[in-house]
Amino acid sequence: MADETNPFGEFPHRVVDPKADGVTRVASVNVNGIRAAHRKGMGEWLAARDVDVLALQEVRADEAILTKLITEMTASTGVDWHIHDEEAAAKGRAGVAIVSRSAPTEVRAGIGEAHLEDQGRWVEADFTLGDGSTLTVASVYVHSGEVGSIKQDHKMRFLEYMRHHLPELARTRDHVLVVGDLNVGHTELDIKNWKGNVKNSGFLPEERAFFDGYFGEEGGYVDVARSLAGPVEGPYTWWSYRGKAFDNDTGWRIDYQMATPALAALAHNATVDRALDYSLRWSDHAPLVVDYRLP
DNA sequence: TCGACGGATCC
DNA sequence: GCTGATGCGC
DNA sequence: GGATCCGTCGAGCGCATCAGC
Repeated sequence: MADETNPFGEFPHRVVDPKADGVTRVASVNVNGIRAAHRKGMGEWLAARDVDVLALQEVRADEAILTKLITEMTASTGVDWHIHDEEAAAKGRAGVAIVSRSAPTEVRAGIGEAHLEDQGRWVEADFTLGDGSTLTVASVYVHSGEVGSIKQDHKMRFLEYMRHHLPELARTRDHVLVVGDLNVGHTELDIKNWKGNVKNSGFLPEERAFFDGYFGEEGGYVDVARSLAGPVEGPYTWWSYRGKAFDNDTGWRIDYQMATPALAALAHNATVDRALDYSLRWSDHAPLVVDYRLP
């Protein structure tokens, strides 16, 4: 039944293929406050999903709280997970993290640019793969933005930063995976109600143009979920809490996994873990989960 | 931000 | 401590 | 006069802070 509206199926409604041997599973999710997400059932999802790398956005809690909740939610794995976050200067706002089974060799939090510091919007971690090559994973939370507000300027500056930082990353390591809530729908396939949002932040022509660049010749990245899903509507990853957006699947595909081409070629099984119904949601975003056959 | 609502427009 | 009101940002 | 488009007004959550008790 889910297949008409969501080619990736639904969680936990859909029977999910067990993870194959030698596969690395990467999940990106905006939790909209990890305390609330934990309270509403995130732990059950995490325990069932068998992820290897978990990229979080909108943690909205300090490192002590994050560590405590992640430790609790992963207790059944019997593994000491590695947790690295960037908190926002403003308490209870934004915040990104990378949670991984294996230890990163290096972690960089934040971005070294004026006006973009201490916002809890960027953390990246390097991993060494089995063949000795390096993989950098970034968990990113782009501003929501608001037309006519200073927040839109900050968003555009952040997108501009990505425009040159993404190619820089790709140039300096073997594989790069940038995931997160990018708060922009790239094409008309990515927003159910795109016509009503062409003048709103999230689907502005100037925002979408940046994504043309990220996924075009200059950027060189692959939109992994779009690549695997093909040219279909959605699959959406965010639905407004207001109205009947979730029930009607009036959503936006604003959460991405962007991979360098060689890495994207190893991706399969992209899934949006859309909750079965409104009451089972533990965030206004759904996790975007992709399996990679890493070397 | 969605969805309901008016009012304008264009075949 | 706890509750509810208010403000802010999605 | 049905379909479409364009303004308007109603709509939910999470967390911080503070007031009151």
